[in-house]
Amino acid sequence: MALAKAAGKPPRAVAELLVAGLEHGAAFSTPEIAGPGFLNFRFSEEWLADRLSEMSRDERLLVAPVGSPRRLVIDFSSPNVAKPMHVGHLRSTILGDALSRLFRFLGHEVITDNHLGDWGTQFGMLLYGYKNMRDDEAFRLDPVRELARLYVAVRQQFRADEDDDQASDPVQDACRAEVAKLHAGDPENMELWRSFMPACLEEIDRVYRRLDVRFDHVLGESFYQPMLATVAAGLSSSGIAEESHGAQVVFFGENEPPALVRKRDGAFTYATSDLAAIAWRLEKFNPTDILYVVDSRQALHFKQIFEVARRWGKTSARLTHVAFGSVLGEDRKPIKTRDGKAGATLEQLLDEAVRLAGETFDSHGDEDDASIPGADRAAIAEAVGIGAVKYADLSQNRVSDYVFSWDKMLAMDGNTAAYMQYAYARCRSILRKAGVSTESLSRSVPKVLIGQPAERALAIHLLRLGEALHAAAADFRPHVLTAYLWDLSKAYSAFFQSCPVLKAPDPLSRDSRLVLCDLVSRTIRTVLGLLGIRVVERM
RNA sequence: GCACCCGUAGCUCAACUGGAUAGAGCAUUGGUCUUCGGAACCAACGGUUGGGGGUUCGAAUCCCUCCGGGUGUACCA
Repeated sequence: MALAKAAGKPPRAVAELLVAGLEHGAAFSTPEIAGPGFLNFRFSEEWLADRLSEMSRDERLLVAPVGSPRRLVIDFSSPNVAKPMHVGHLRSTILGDALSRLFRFLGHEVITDNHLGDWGTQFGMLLYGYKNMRDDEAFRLDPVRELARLYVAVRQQFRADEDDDQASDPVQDACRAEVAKLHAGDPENMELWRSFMPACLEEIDRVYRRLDVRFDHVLGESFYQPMLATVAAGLSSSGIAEESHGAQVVFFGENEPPALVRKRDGAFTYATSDLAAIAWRLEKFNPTDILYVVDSRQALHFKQIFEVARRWGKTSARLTHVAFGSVLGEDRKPIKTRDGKAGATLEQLLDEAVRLAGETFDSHGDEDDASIPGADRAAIAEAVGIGAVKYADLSQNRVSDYVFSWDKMLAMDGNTAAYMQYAYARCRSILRKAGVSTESLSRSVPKVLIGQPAERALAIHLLRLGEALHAAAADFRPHVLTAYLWDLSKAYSAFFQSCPVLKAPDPLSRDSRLVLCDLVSRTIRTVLGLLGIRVVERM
């Protein structure tokens, strides 16, 4: 129909010409013209069967690595390490990790970098709190906990109305002064900063291990700090930045607010350190792309620094802000953690998810097999609980706000991780009982037969894996993958319902259906794996 | 004020970026049921895609304009 526009002919007439001129082999029957000019092809059973045999032998499930790999730096998670991680860090971490896995699988080169907030105002609060309110014994026993307490305690001493930016706040001023001293290289504050860091890093690492998230680099703001003066000087000497009201700023269009490179008090801003990071990454990695998996409230910031980078001549990589919506509470209001009363840390949240998954397992789980030891039960609860948290987030279009809901997240019905994991476990159970494995099947793949409609629907869906992966990667949208999984598992359920495998009418269709089960299980495991979610053999 | 994002079934969300009769899950109602794993399956109900104009073979999608929500907006990061 797009052709019709160019050719200036009615779509159906173009379709008829196409059909008449089309040579087709054994892959599909003569296409039918439908509706305003659609062409409907019908794959032949033989062709589908051949593709599935091929897929069965292929470790990559017929998804070829891309011909021209890109090199992507993916900047995600980036928590402020001065306080424990909370739900707000979840989306960036989970989305960024899933995108990293996806691009790697497609054959791209991926460099993950966690741009920690380890040099900002919040450290001023820790320094101030440590100097004025610390509990030495508590700090010795559990430095992370004590630092977290200090953060909240300092925060509570700030004036209530932060909208009133005219009035100066003595505590806030003191915190700023501590940061300024740190940035100026004050020995005492530098030493304290160094002593805080190991505990802060250990704290976030524990969460990353549990989430199964890894970074190639962890280069926080402090890493770029020595480069900032040079960056700022360069921007001024090239005329990109100018002085205004005592600060160094970059101006944009009439209606656009300026970007601050250097504040009136001489301190640099995060725009400066982000620019330093761009320059450094271009030089160090020479990437084709830099992705910033950061929530949409930063949209203006990224628009500005991307524009500055362009003027600055840093144009060798495509810079993309992969934005996502805020995490909202069940009251549909943003979850606030600044006041410290938000309570749940990310770790407590994960504990709760795992606990609830364990409860469900105990009441619904594989009871005819009481031989599953406690350690395995714990591992299952962990995989299902963490998977539920990740999947709930990833299955939603990233641009919309995300309503955090225990009920939705841990529901074991519908489009959830547990449902996929369950479909996987069912496949595996059948294969186990049949005494076959992926290895034995792919050594000599039994002939695949596509007789039943449910088999046909399942076959077609399996063969669309590559399409789903590329669609998800093209727009950085993992929810395309969850949608694919959901459709696949529904097709599998229909197949499972109408096509007995172990009790198949004859050995040939039994073997064929075992191949389908194996392919479904491998596809689910692969795609869940790309989302950072584990499968379990039983649940 | 200005800028960006969003508005789709009662609720939470999709719709392959302009294609066929706008689809799923919850919820509700009815059914399947001696489980190759019931954490299952099948079906029904539910819509003027916020309103109104426009562009064309064709619009949830693109343009204009209202209405309603969210976010950001010079010294936090």
